[in-house]
Amino acid sequence: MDKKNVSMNDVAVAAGVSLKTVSRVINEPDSVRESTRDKVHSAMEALGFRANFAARSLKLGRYGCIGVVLFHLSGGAVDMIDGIADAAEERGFALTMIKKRAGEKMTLAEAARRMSQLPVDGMIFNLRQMVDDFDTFEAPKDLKTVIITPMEHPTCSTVSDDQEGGARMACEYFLNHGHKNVYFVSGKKESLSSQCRMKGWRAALEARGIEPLEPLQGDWNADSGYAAGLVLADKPDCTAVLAANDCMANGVMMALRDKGLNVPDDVSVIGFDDELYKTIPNSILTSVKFRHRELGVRALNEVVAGLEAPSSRSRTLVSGVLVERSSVKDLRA
Amino acid sequence: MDKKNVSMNDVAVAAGVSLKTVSRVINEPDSVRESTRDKVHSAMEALGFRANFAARSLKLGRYGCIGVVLFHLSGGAVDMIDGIADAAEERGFALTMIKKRAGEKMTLAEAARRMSQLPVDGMIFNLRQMVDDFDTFEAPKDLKTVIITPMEHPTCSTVSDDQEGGARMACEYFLNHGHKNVYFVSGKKESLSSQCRMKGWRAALEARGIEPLEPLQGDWNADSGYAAGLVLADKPDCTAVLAANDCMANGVMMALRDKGLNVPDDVSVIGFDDELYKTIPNSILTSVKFRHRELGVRALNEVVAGLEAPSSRSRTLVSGVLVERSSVKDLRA
DNA sequence: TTGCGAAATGACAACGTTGTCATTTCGTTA
DNA sequence: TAACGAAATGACAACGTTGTCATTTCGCAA
Repeated sequence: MDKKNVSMNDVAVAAGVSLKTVSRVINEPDSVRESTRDKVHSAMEALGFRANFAARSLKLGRYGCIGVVLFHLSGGAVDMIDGIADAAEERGFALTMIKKRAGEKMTLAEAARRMSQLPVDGMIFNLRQMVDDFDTFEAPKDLKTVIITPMEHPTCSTVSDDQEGGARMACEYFLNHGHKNVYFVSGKKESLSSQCRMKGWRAALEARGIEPLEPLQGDWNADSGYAAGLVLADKPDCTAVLAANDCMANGVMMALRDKGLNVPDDVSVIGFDDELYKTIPNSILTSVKFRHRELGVRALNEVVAGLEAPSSRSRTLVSGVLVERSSVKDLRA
Repeated sequence: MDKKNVSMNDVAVAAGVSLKTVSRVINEPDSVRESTRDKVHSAMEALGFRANFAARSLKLGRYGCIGVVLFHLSGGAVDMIDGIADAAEERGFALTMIKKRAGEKMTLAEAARRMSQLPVDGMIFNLRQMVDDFDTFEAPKDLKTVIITPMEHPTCSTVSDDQEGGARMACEYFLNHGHKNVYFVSGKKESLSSQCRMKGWRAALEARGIEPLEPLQGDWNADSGYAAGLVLADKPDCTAVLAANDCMANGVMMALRDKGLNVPDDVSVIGFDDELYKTIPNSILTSVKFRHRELGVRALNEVVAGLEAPSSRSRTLVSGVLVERSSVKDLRA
């Protein structure tokens, strides 16, 4: 009664054929006569045979799995994982996942070493904060490695939202609508997204010879945006505010309203991520939206491409989109 | 120059010891003399040896991986995955993940078959909508299976938030504060969470002999909550609204405000998920919060436990918490 | 030095597949 | 019917580990 796992050999015996024929039924069905194939199939059915992953990969020298290392699990990460998983599914790969534990410190090298003991043909690192060995890290030569991060890496391929470009886009949108300068409310200091968005904001202004105003420090949540909004409401020169995410943008707007100012008539606001409409009815907030899903898809495709034809380092930027609503006033009229 | 992968045999030769000794250095270091161990370690270092997962698992008959099938990837899923991943990490397991593609229809049986060809010792299904073969599905006997779902399953262990209990809790909270009846705004029809929350709401009322009022249909987003709020604002008997999530609750509150009604003075509101504070400054919304992370942890632990000591079916409910703010008025005064 | 038990090491098979190459069977034509 | 080439099948080794059991080496006491 205590059956061990059913092997191809068991199936072969039951079907009255050789081991190799069973193997063929699985891998190259056309090369075996239909009658034989049927016998084998029934035997497999009857015994409940399922191919052994370990033996198969050992022989083939590959796993059909892509490793994913999550250094950080944030909101946008869901969509990214979704993209990775869908793209993997489509190309016949499964995902092998490990995650940095909260509090624990994990370097790229550690992650790579851990991964290389697992069933993976290539790997993706999701890295949204700086890590100690970023610049010195070298990926194992036999494991195509792609890093999802806004930073450029000396040897590995990277994929990223074009956060900087998105911020620039939003900023130029303000300027093109006649605003003379733009205030910026940042996210958490250690977040690379926040840093990049700030960089893009600054770059867009400087490109037009405008001296950027002192940025306000936020922490992604609405309350910090509200605090910033209270400060901004008192600045007579404040006509445009770029907040590093929609929650803070909403905080800013609420503060302005509470101070008797109207958006967009008195002050214009743009946020990031375009998610306010989920929470606020009839949301008017114009927002820069990134295609996180696409990000995941690109990362996975890059890994798989590197598997088939060992490729050199590449850098992929996925552009953002400005979702226009009515929170920006045109001052040129 | 074209080195193949380094095997334990290569290391053995380089270190001048036997294959088995290298194996021992890895698996039972104490059983080998220190001097030998050092030789082997240097050889491993020099050659860049990394143990072959396939061969190892083939021999051991286990993988050290838990499969995760994502049928649906929603907001709360991030935290749940986070919990699963952390718990896995802690117990020395990695995760193998596959995902139902959008549009594709996947049954439990298909998912199980797919998983059983992958490197997994057990598996977790994340199932938040009904699936065709739910009741008839039987898990492979050699693969401990846990389903994360509010439904009870005839043969598999399940883990779930106590959504029904959470809704009951919120409802009773209203009643205990002197409200005579409670309106309900539901989420998407096909969502099991929404169904369970509605069930709990109804149960709590009926338990007190109160005839539940006709529920309002929403779709999780704020706009649908707003629409519901407009309707509710016209009902003179409406003193308490339970919305199936915070976004809709916010929509309801905004509609009430736009109709000149005050929360909580005129109408009290409770939501679910406790996430409004991220988006709304100084949020006053009382909300039922579920511990999604804990959910993941429990699911993983259940699987691992079933690995070590094949256990029978179990049902785990993770209770919710009512996060009290000021959106509920006490009518008893 | 010799002998002894314990500790350390090694030789070899086995895990369940797939690749290589040899063998058998089939369908066709002479 | 015989002969032939193509199609179908089979025998066996190999992938890189770990378990079993035999062998060698070591430390210590006689």
